[in-house]
Amino acid sequence: MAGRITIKDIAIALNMHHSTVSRALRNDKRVHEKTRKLVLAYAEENGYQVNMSALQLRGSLRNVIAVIVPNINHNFFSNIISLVTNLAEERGYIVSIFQSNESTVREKKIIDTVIQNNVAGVIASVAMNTTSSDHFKKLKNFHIPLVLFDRTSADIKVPKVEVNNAEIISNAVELLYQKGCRKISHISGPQHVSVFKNRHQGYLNALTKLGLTFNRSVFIENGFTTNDGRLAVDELFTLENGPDGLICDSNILLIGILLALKSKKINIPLEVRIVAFSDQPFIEAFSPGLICIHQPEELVAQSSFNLLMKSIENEDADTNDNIVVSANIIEPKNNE
Amino acid sequence: MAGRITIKDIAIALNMHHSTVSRALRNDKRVHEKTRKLVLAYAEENGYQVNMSALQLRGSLRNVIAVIVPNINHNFFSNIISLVTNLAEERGYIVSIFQSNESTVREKKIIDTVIQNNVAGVIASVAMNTTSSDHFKKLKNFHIPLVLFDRTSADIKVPKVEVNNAEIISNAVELLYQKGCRKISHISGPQHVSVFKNRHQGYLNALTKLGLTFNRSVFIENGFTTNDGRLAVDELFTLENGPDGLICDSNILLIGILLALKSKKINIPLEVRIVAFSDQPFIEAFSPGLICIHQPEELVAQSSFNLLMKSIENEDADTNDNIVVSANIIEPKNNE
DNA sequence: CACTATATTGCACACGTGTGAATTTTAGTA
DNA sequence: TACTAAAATTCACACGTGTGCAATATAGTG
Repeated sequence: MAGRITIKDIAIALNMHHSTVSRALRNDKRVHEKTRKLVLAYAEENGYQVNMSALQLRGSLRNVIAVIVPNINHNFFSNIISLVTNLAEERGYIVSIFQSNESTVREKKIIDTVIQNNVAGVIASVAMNTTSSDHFKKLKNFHIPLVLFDRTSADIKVPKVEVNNAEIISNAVELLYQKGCRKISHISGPQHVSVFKNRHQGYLNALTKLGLTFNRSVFIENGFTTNDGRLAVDELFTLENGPDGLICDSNILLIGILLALKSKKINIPLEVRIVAFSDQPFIEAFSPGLICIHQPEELVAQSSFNLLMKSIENEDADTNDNIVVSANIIEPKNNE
Repeated sequence: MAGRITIKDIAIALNMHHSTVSRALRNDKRVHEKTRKLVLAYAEENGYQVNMSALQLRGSLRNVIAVIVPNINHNFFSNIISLVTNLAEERGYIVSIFQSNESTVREKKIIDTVIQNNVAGVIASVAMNTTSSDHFKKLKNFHIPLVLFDRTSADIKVPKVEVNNAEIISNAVELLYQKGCRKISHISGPQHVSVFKNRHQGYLNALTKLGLTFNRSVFIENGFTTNDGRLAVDELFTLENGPDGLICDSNILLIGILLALKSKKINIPLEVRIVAFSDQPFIEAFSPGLICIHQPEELVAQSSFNLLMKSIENEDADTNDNIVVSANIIEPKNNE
């Protein structure tokens, strides 16, 4: 009734050895049907629950998957965590989440923690701060499989899942061009971060292809805020010839941008067309004239999880797996 | 280099007993300064990491806090998880998250899992499906402290953190009244769920107080969808006298509601004023004329965590702690 | 040197579980 | 009944760690 009941307790109560109890609970054929039922009944009756710590210590089981993200409080990441959690639970895994808060120091501590807790595997998206991935390499020494998604790192050989960032931004620029834009700006993040680097590369590629020379960009360096969005608009639109097309990599910035444009009375999409990411349900539905890039979160989650399972089941699995999933562009339906 | 190094490995390498190594690592005064440094150096050199499973098995440590929510993919909950995770990490705890997906069956399985994993404590918000809280009571048998937040349960005595739902909705109704609304509707959820019940009670209280008789409500029963929002509008506005005030408990429904009103060309706020919850950054910023209720997520997270810590540190802590945090109403600044 | 006090280390066990090997019990056959 | 094969159970140990207690080494004192 009170406290935790163990197989030893059951053994004593039923006057048998705990190893018999253990086998009975695991449905080993070597235990008599009668005693098996006896044990199961007693266990059920007294609410026996196996002690995972003991199992893990014995090495017979590792049932925790760690997910490390820069910030849970971000729709893209929370969606992925939600999806991964469901997949993991189906397979009997528990998900422990960790947020680096974009800090490498924190990321290192997290790595130590997951090693100490002997997790079965790690799915991670790296912090903006992070430039070296040495701490991630540590996991290999402890035979803990790692899969990187979204924000990956070039200098570590592990399975990765990425969005076709360069391509989709390139397509977005072309779409803006088709709609008449000739002065297209890109508001992005730190260029040492894979995601932002690739997107900007796609942006530049498209400009070259289209023969455009207007290529004003703003790179926000530390932690995106709404106000950064406002400042970016100030920077881009004070000049006599502001952009007529704008691609924004962050939705937090976007809020500031939209507010700033509103107060400057710059019309969307007549005076400037905007491309944003649709990781918030409201954007698609209500921002009139906004062109949205939808990232396939389900695919990212599913692929990351599958790759991790593959690595867990076979330690020598191909570490060069690099899955690229395709985003797609959603044009506004309503008032155009 | 390869695999996991244990204190026994260190002991053998340094030709001493593993208990000495153990003490050295824990800075026990009973070990010679020289050997202590020797051990620490070797441990550092070879990347020793303590095995938490062993610690947990010994009973000397429990470092995992479980957070159970209906759905991570929901700003209110992901915000709280994010906040709780930060608080927990500061105190050396790991957070494992579980989502019931609004299913009691799943919730029961989750409870078993957290018991098996011998977590230090549980912070939970109950699934919509759930009517009996027997499975939560199970935790008590295993001396695992539980704190409920937001969606609580009346028939279990544990510390709880709730938002002043009745009061804030009552205030919202009064505000609508002041602004001229006389036909106010409430779109809510299942009435066996504490949150929705309290909100509706607050709604009814205000109507009574104000002497209003128009009290048309819609209760969405299972899993809110955008389309449910559309249907609710159809139901409320087909009649010749539709509401001139609308309080909506769910932002997923809200999307459908706003879209439906738009297609019906019903103007907000001229023809109908809407009160929503501001758990998405975009709502406050861009839905013109929307009155927003802001829930103090930081306070909910902080209070829940504090109550859990209190219960962990003192098993006989007051289980009647019932913290009620106050939401506040944000009126639109712009076009009114 | 001898004796005691103290500092340092080693020993043995416990936590809960699972498993190979040894042992006991049961069933089967002559 | 006596012997053998098979079935069922027990034994002993391992996983990694920490801790009370015993054992040893060192230092201090006369």
